[in-house]
Amino acid sequence: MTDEQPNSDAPPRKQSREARRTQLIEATIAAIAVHGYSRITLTEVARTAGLSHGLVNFHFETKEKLLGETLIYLYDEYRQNWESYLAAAGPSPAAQLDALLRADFDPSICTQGRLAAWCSFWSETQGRPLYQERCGANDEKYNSGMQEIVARLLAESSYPGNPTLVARVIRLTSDGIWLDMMTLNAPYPPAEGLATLYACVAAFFPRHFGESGLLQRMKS
Amino acid sequence: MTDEQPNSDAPPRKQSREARRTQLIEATIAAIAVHGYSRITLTEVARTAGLSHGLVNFHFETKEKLLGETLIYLYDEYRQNWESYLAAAGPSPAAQLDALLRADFDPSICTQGRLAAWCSFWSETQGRPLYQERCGANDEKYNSGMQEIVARLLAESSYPGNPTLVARVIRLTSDGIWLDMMTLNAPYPPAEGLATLYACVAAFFPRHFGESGLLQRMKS
Amino acid sequence: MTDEQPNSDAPPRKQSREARRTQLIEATIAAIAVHGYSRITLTEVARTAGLSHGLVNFHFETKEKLLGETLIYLYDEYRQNWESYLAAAGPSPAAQLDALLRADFDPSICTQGRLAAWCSFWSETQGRPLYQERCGANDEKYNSGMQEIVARLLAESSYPGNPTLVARVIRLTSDGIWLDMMTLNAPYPPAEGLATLYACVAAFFPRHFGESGLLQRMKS
Amino acid sequence: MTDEQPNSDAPPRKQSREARRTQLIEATIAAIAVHGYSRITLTEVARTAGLSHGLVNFHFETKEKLLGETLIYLYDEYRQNWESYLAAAGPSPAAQLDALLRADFDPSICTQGRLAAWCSFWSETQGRPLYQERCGANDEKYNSGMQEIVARLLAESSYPGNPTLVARVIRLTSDGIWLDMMTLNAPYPPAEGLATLYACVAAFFPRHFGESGLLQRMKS
DNA sequence: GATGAATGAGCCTTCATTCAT
DNA sequence: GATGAATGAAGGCTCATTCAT
Repeated sequence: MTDEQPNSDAPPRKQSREARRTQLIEATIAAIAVHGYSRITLTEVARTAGLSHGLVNFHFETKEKLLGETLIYLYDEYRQNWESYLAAAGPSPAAQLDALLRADFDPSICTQGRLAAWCSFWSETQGRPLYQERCGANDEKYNSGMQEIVARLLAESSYPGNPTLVARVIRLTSDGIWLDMMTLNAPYPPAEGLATLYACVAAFFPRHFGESGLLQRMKS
Repeated sequence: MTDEQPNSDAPPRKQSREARRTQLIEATIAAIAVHGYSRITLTEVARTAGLSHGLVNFHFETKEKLLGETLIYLYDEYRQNWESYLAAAGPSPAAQLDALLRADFDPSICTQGRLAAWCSFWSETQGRPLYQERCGANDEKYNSGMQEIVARLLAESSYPGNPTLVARVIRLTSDGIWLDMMTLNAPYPPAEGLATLYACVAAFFPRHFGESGLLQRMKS
Repeated sequence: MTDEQPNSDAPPRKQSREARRTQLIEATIAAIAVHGYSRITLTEVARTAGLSHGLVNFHFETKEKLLGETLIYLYDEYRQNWESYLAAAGPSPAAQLDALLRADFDPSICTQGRLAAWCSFWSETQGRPLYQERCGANDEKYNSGMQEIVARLLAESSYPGNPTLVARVIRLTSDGIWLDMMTLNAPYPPAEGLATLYACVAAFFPRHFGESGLLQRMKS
Repeated sequence: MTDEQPNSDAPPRKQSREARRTQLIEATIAAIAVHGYSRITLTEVARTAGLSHGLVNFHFETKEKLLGETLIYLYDEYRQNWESYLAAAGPSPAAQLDALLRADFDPSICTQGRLAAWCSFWSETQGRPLYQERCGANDEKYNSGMQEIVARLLAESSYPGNPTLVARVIRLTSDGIWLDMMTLNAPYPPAEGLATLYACVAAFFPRHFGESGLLQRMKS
């Protein structure tokens, strides 16, 4: 993940501050993926990063701060992903909704390890100040964006649904599929996850979506 | 929960084995609701129960066994609730689905403390052997029951959906609402949760459900 | 070990004080044989005896007293054994020494379980006040008896040994064989133990002992 | 044991890994000498070493590993002692046997504290996997060495003894004297212990040994 | 007499944090 | 910057002892 100085065999004695922090955060994510949020230790993180125990505290002062910054890091990555999907989607609400749905299944996000870390983090952090403080605003942004798209789509459709409730159902289904993929003993493949999600939106917007995705129409 | 001698102010020195175990399990649930699954300590459980530390180990031997039995206790309570709802629903698939949906919002289940404990337990236990061992079979039963009801309902409807996917969307929405009620900073009231759930099923079965619930038809 | 009242299937509700104490002491010996002196618990003793936990304290007040009385019990058994051997030996010092040697290999003493308990007890108790207080005097008696016999035997022999040292060598060899039988991975059989002991005394008293035991002489 | 900076009164905050481990092992030996093997606690060991509780686990991970390494340490010390005695003894079997006997009474080994620790360790560890695993092979080496020397000596003598039994008697006597010195209320001095040992071997090899030791012969 | 629930002290172990080098 | 030894608080567990029934 980091490639640097000429002297390559020994661990680089000096690293830019940011590179070290990123290295430690990535190690934290990896450790969470393996052991779960509440079981990781600083020793484990340091060993995963191939660094010394004390360095963790040097860079992050406390364990809680490390975890907090890891959460932000993970969350930013997530947000940037759906924002870029959204930006690429154009003005059509159907295309925008489709973009949001597909964003969560992007290969860079929907990785084994990433997923494990993210879900573990999410489930053990939800409802605690740490999470609300840092991700509450982002969630809000995601949710209101989703809701606005849904409202526009409902206006286009004949479906007489409440935008708040419909947007919520879509969000819950999307989140739930991620949880399923992590917690089920024999999880279904991502493709089936996406199909499930489309089954949900197709029920609300049958003119725009089918179980296999966004319907391509001649004239919109 | 305890009924005994006139000298009532002091905690009774002796209790039947079962009563004490139940008392400790209830204290465990309360402690989980407050601190979360991975943060509770035996000391905390004992203090919540107003008993000594050693007594917990006397009755449950290890912390893990205590948590395991608590999980079973909680899960049995949950299962008995939806089973009795289902039993009262009669043969119609729409009524049966409605029963399953309303079951999760029964006042005896959908309590502040109960909800907190259950969600914390559920989210931190899912995917671990402990959970699969004890609740996997029950979950299976719930899911297959749900799926069968949905299949019958789809057959009655004109809706061309995949029963597996549709049943999954409904389950994820239902579970997600519980999580919302626990983890959101400003959660919506249970009534709105139920409305959300009906918004979901109404999308799939508009002839049977509306956003306010099961549609009463002339002739069934 | 004890068989009593008419009502035979239920554990006899009332036992004579002494019978209960003996029952508990025997259970203690058995538990020590299995787990070792420093690992036994009162719960284990009670379970071995088939009695309730609290009864142990009722009869012995503290664990230490139970162990102390068990030591006395075991020691008395041991002492009575060699005393009866000695009494049966007649006046000849060679026969008396032979009696002392054979006494330790009497089947009633040299049992698997007895041996285990005795050695475990002995090795973890030696040098502590508990042991010296209760068994010191007996040991003294045994040792001085042995020494006196050896002295008479040396007087009969041409061997110019110091009775104290010779008696000590015999005692150490005898004790050591017991330890060997307990601690060796592949211990030799009791018969070889006895042969070893005779090899020892034969070295000191070749006219009286051979490696197979006391030499029977025409005229003594 | 530690030699360092001018600021000498405070315990040095940092020590080389090996030095600390040795310091903790020595503290363990001291604690065993005082309290006995099965009674020591890590707290006691730490206090004896003047260090904190947690440091013990930092260096040895578990109590059992600490005891295991202490056993090895003690045993190596013991083995090196008799091996160096043996190496200095020359080829004569009588001199070699004499070396083995005297080795156990070397002042560096036969110390008050050392003796106490060793005997406590030995008597409570014998027959347990821990001991057999680590010292079984060494014991074997010692015993077979002793037996071979005895066999050669018997060949030289007119004494018709079984080498296995004779070597065993000598070993038991030697071990027993150590136990005596530890467990007796009024133990005899080491010199008398050695005399006892010589009384034993003199009985088997009167031409080579007297009660005061190896007989110096004109021509060998 | 007898039972077993209840208590609490003490142990081993883990681990975030500190700090000398 | 970086290391890893050192500390100490806290948790789970064991178990002798007490005591209501």
